[in-house]
Amino acid sequence: MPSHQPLPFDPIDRAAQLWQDRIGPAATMAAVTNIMRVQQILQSSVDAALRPHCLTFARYEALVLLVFSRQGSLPMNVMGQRLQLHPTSVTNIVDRLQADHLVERNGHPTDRRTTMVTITEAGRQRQKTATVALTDIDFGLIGLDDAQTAQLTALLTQVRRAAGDFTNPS
Amino acid sequence: MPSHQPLPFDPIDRAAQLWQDRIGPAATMAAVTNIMRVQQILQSSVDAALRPHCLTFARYEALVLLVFSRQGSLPMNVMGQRLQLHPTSVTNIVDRLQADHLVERNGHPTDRRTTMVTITEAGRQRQKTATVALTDIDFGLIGLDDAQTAQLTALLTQVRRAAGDFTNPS
DNA sequence: ATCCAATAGTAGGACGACCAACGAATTCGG
DNA sequence: CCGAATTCGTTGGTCGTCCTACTATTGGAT
Repeated sequence: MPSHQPLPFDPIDRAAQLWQDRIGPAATMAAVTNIMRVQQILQSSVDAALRPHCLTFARYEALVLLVFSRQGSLPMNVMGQRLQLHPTSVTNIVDRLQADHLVERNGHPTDRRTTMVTITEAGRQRQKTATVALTDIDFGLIGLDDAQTAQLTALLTQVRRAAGDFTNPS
Repeated sequence: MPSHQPLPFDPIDRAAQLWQDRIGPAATMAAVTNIMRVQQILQSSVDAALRPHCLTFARYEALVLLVFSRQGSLPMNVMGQRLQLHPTSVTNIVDRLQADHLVERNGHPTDRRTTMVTITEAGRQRQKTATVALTDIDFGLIGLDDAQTAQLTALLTQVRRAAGDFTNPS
C-alpha cells in the first residue's frame, strides 16, 4: 500500500460532492474513481505478497494460465487473449519469467510464426508457493462477505460484457 | 480498449471454474481479477477520450482537484493525499502538466520545503473541455443502471474503508 | 542553543501497459 | 502460382506507478 496515513474523510466521496455541486451528476465519476483506487490497493497488496517469491500479479497470472493448460504450454497470442493483454505485454512478461527459468520459449511445430511458452518444473513449484501466499491474504480483498463478493463480481462482469470484453452468456 | 476481438466466453469465469476444480474456493480470486480487468477497460476508454486533449486520467484528476480548491492552488503533498498518490507520482504528473503550461509551481509563503501547485487559466479551460469529453462517454462505465452504479460504489467504498484508505464514516 | 528526527520534494531505476513500426511467416485472392 | 493482405512476435518509445535514496528545511528534545 502507498505509504500514506489515512485521511479522516473519504477523498473520493468529497470529490463527488464537489462535483455534484459544481459540475453535475457525480455517480458515475465516483464509481470509476472507486474502481481505479481499489485496483491500486489490490495491486499493491498482491504485489507485496508476491515480492518474496520474485513475482508480480501479471507474471503470477501467466503462470496460473500455463498450469491450467493441458500440456503446460500455450502460444503467446493465446496467452494474450486469455489474460487480456497487449502482445507487447505478453512479450515483456514472458521475458521476465524466462529470465527466472520459470518458463521456456519453444517453436510451434507447424506454424513457424508462433512461439510456444512452456512452464518449467520450477515454474509449477513457484506457482504453488505463490498461491499459498496469495490465499493467505485473500488476494488483498477484505471487508466483504461472500454474498457481497459475489455481487461485486456480478456487477463487474456485467460491465465487461457491456464493454465487449467477451460475447457469450457465462 | 485493447485491440483484441472478444472471446466467445468469459476468460475470468473460465479461470475461476478451473481454479475451483484444482485449487479451491475461487470467489475472491474472481472478484479481484474482475476489478483488475475493469480498471484496465476504464483506463483505456478514459485515456482514449482524453488523448485529443493531451491529458491522461491521472493528470485530469489533478486538474479537477486544483479547480475544486479555493485558490486554485495546493501543496504537492496535499495533492498526493487527496489523489492517493505516491509523492514521486505527484512530481511526475505536475512535471507534465507544467510542461503543458496547465499548472505552475510556486514556493510556499512560509514553509520553504513545500511547493505550491497553481492551475493556470489554460488549465481551467482544458479541464472544462476534457470534462465534456469524459461525460460524453460516461467515463467509460457502461452497462449499469443508476442503482447498480450506486451499489458498486458502496461495495468498493467498503473495501477501501476496510483497507484503511480513510478512517471516518462518510 | 544545538542536535536530531520528521517532513517535503526530487532523482534514478524497475515494472507493467500501451502504441507505432518493423521483419518474418502464413494465408488468401486472382 | 504469385502478389497482397493478414498474423505473429519483437523492438523502441511514452506514460504512470512505485521503491530506494538523497537534499533541504523544519521543529522538537535535550
